[in-house]
Amino acid sequence: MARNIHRSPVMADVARLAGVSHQTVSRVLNDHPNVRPETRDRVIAAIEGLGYRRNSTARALVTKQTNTLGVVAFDTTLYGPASTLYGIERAARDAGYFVSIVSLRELTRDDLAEALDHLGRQQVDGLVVIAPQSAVAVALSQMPQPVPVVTVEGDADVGLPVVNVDQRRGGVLVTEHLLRLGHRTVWHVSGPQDWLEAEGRIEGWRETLLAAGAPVPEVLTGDWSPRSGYRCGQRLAGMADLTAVFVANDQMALGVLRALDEARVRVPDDVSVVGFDDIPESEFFAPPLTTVSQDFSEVGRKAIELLLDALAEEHEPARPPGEPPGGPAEDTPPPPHVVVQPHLVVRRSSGPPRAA
Amino acid sequence: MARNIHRSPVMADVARLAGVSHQTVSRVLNDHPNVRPETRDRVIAAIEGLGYRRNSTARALVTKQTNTLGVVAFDTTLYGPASTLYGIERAARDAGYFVSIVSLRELTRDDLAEALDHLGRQQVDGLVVIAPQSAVAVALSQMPQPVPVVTVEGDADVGLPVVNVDQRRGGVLVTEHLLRLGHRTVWHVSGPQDWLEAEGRIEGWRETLLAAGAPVPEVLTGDWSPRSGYRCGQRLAGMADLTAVFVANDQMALGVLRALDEARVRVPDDVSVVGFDDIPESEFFAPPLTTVSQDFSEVGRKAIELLLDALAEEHEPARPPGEPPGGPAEDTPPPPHVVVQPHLVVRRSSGPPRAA
DNA sequence: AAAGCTGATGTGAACGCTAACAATTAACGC
DNA sequence: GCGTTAATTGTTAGCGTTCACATCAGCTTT
Repeated sequence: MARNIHRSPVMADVARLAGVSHQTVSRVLNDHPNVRPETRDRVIAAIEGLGYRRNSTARALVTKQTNTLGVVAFDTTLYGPASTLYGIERAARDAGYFVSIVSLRELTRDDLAEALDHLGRQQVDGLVVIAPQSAVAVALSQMPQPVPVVTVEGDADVGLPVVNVDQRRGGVLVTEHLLRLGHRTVWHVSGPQDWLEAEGRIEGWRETLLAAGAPVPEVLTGDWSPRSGYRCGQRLAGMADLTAVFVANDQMALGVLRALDEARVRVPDDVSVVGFDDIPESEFFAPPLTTVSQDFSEVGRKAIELLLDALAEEHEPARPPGEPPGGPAEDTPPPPHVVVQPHLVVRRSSGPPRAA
Repeated sequence: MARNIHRSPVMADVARLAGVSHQTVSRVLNDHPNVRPETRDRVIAAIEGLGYRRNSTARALVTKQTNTLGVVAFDTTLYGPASTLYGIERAARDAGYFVSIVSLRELTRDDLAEALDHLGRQQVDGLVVIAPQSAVAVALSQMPQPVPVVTVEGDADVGLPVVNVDQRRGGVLVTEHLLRLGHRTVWHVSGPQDWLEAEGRIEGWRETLLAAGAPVPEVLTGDWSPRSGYRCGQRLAGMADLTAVFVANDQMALGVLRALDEARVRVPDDVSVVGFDDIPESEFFAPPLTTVSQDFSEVGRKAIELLLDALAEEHEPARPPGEPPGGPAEDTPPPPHVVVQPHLVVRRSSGPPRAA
């Protein structure tokens, strides 16, 4: 009686069919040299005949590599994180890795610790953490890291490899654009101040104003949501000398546009509005939004690139021979920091001030 | 010399420290009964003392369960899929599962096959496939399924468990809303016709019009993007008798609003516009958009619920005793089909027609 | 022609865990 | 008091790979 009819084939089955040992099958599978072509063909035929697929669990047990990368993300319903995640997933899969994801409910130390614990249980080979708050990056750096970690939009000063978009530069681009159009100064609706992205955009904006000798207005702070933008917009609508606003993301910019519209302030005739992110919708706002475009997929790709580098380094330590391990403190190179440049997309929401 | 200083502890280490056998450690870890409380405490102390963590790979090898669920998604940069994914991830993690994700580049049979192959290699215990096109659902149903599968937004007639939002009902809600406001008929900008969601919304819309004896205008077809909505909006702006439009998603609705605005058609005074999805932005469109809200997280949760049920069933087949396995064709229950109800969110983009 | 090498293959152990069974002890009933 | 049973623990054997090493032919080398 063939009672094993439903058991999926293992290496030994393939070996038997091909008339070789299981080890030879393993050699074929792992592209070892020193297998006679004829034997190789026979093994491959047996593999295909049986529909054999290597058991990755058993393999992981002995190689101690799961071929899985963990990704810790936050609020993946937003366009930016979602795009970054997509870029990461794609690059990782192209490199032959599985991607295990954990979305943080909240950007807290506990949630982060839980996420790392979860992925740790799964024995991921490496980790990408989207850490947009300085506190998160710091917390991360203080946790034990049994595997290589790359952060995205994280804090470069925290001692971990980082990939991020040059937020400061984005702020500069926007502010210069508006000043060049003839505006005396530019107001700013920022994201939450503990977010690194918000901070960078503020910096770029402030520096540019200062460099131009323009007055630096008080910063209005939102929380990235359209609603918070709307509230800030209502406050802005009451300002007499307002001619230009830089809003830290497109969603809030939408809220600002709405508030200005309700207050009968015309954009761009009365006030210029510039956003940040270039979400697919922003081209169709009323009016189409001038904004800053970030290549999120590129960020994801770079993050995986860095992680794979770290993984490779882990396996060939490349320690200079004769150097006793753990000996004199070699000057280890600083962790890599990849910066992706954003660019300005000019649309109709920005123009010269009315009474120039 | 302690040469193993960096080797992470295994069960045997814990056993040695606690003065028991490794099997007893295993029993403690798996909450087996019949372990003396005192022994249990000693083991737990040893585990904590050593910082021991069970090796999930070794465990998976023997239990043949990876505790990982695979998710196949498409275009996760969109709000809907991203939210669904989030719901899935959250529910799966709460249930103690890891989540491995694959985003399809394209909605093709080949891409799907590759994704399933990828996840198959990883030996996932179960699969959630977001299959918004009928063709995808069909292709999926024809592929070998070594593990339980649940589809989301898939085709209920294809023989696989499904969780979806009642799109038809959504179309009905919108159309009834507009007719009740006094519109003679309602135009429709649909999604791509091979998408099940697009189809369901069209159906609900058409049925409602027919039931009310209202004329059924030609359907304009978009591709979910704001740009396609804009193009359709331009065409609509030229229609003389237009008073109401149902747009199949909020992004396209934004495009329609933009086109109407450019054509000096006022919303809702001249034309009412209703969307679908209730993305966070839609409340701040000009004007705020009446739309249909779908509980994507609920969809994700339900999908995992179904999958876990299937997984549990797999292990306790619950076959009536005396019934020979593979014997007479028992009338297997139809695959479960969970439907989540959407609801209408009325905002300012819809109102009574001008010349009522 | 003996020794040495190289290429091709096989054998046994190990990875760290759980399942099945065996063994030991304590408790119980008549 | 002794078999019977239940509770607790240990022993052994895998799970399906890869790694380290052994083997064995067929060549070269001197």
